[in-house]
Formats: sequence, structure tokens, C-alpha cells
Amino acid sequence: MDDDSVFRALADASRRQLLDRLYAHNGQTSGDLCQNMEMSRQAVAKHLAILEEANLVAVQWRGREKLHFINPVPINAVAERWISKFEAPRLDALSTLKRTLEGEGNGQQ
Amino acid sequence: MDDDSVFRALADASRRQLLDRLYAHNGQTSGDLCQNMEMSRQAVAKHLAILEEANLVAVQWRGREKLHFINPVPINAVAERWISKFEAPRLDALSTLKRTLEGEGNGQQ
DNA sequence: TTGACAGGCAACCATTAGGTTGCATATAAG
DNA sequence: CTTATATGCAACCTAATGGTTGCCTGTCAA
Repeated sequence: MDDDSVFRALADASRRQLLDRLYAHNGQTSGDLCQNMEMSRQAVAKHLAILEEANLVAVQWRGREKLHFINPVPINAVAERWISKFEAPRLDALSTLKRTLEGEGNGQQ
Repeated sequence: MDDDSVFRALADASRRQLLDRLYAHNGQTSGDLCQNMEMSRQAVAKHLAILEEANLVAVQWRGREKLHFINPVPINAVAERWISKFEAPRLDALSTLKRTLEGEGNGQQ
């Protein structure tokens, strides 16, 4: 919902790495995600809290374990609302080029 | 080229606003971009320097004026390399189209 | 019940980020 | 030439960020 929290959450390489790892294997515990992270468990927990705050990660408790699941919706929303704006002119240019190259007027996507 | 500098540059709302303003009207001077920015000229200059550093803005000198032009390529590159992974189904077709077109020797990147 | 394990909370620290002010430099205009 | 304008540079300040350590709570298993 909040573009700013999403952008800020994505600004840190460690947090992007955590998302990458969740993308590779969803539903990991904090402990799992701490493996090979070159920082303390609490530091990882803080990063996960920020991702959770930005709604990029959803959690589910199973006993004493906290499972983390990636939530792609905010990323998609930001990409659609904000980034695609800067992509549109370029795609327009490409579409025009495509029509030019193909010599026909059917460049619909 | 450097994902991290792009993500960090985009993390600040003021910088995103500057990009918005350049998108609305490209080629503005620092002075133009300071209008209605609720901060000093130097603060804006710092933000512009960060955008320039991340290659999101290209500059061109005209006498004593520094013109700023938006460069959408890094945003698109990050979107394609990183974000589209999380929305693979929806954007796959689009990315494929872009790669196809870019492979036809038009020198877009 | 007693320990081990998963995680949270709070205090603290160093660095960075965003902002300010003041002054310097280069170009344009009179 | 003098002055106004556009921008750069540097020092400085404050708050946020990313990290640490120490301790506490809740859950599982022997």
C-alpha cells in the first residue's frame, strides 16, 4: 500500500538477499534465514521486521517457529504504479521500431 | 549497472519526486528543480548528484546552466533483472518482447 | 520438570543520510 | 568592469540506519 516503505525496504542489499532466499525457498524460519548471513540473528530479525512492515513478507507461526513467506504483491504494485511509467516511453519507441522493421501496422501487445 | 546504487537512489521520496518532475518536463536546470521543493538548493543538488551517480539522471552543461535529463535505462534494467522475477508470469511476455526487439540491432541500451 | 532451542525486546554504538549555512567560482548581462 | 545569476564545495549538525550484546519469554523434547 505504501510505496515509500517498499522502496526503503528494498534499498538494503541484505534485505534484497533475504527476499532472494525466500524466493528460492519459501516459508523459512528466522533461523534458516540467518545461515550464511554474516551478521547476528538479531540483525537478520530486524531486516525481516522491516520487510514484514513493508508487507513484502508475511509470517505464520508454527509452535515456536516463525515461518516467512514472500509477498510479491507490493513489488508488483510499485512496479506497475511507478516503474512502468518510466518504461512506457521506451516500450512505445520499441513498438514503433517493431512496426517499422516489420513494415506493418499490427504492433499490439 | 549497479543495482544497489539504483535501489538506494530510489529509496528517498524527494528523489523520486525529482524523477517525476523530470519525467513531466525533461531537461530542467537545478534551479528549475528547486522550485516548490521545501528544501534548500544545496539539498536538491545533493539529491540530483545521487541520481546522477546512480545513472538515473544525465546532465548537460549549457553555459552556466546544468540541464538534467532522466535516464530510464537503469530503472528498466533493475525491473527486468530483479523485480520481474517476482512477477514472472505477468511480465514474461513483455520482457521477451523487449529482448526480441533489442536483439534486432537497434542499440537501445 | 528440566533443559535446549526459537525468537523477541531493549540498550547501546558507529556510520551514514539528509539537511543547513557560508563562501567560492564561473558565466551572463548591464 | 561590475554585478547578478547558476552552480559547486566544504564544514557542520541531527536523526535515522545497521549493527552489536545481554537478557527475557515461550515452546518442544528427554
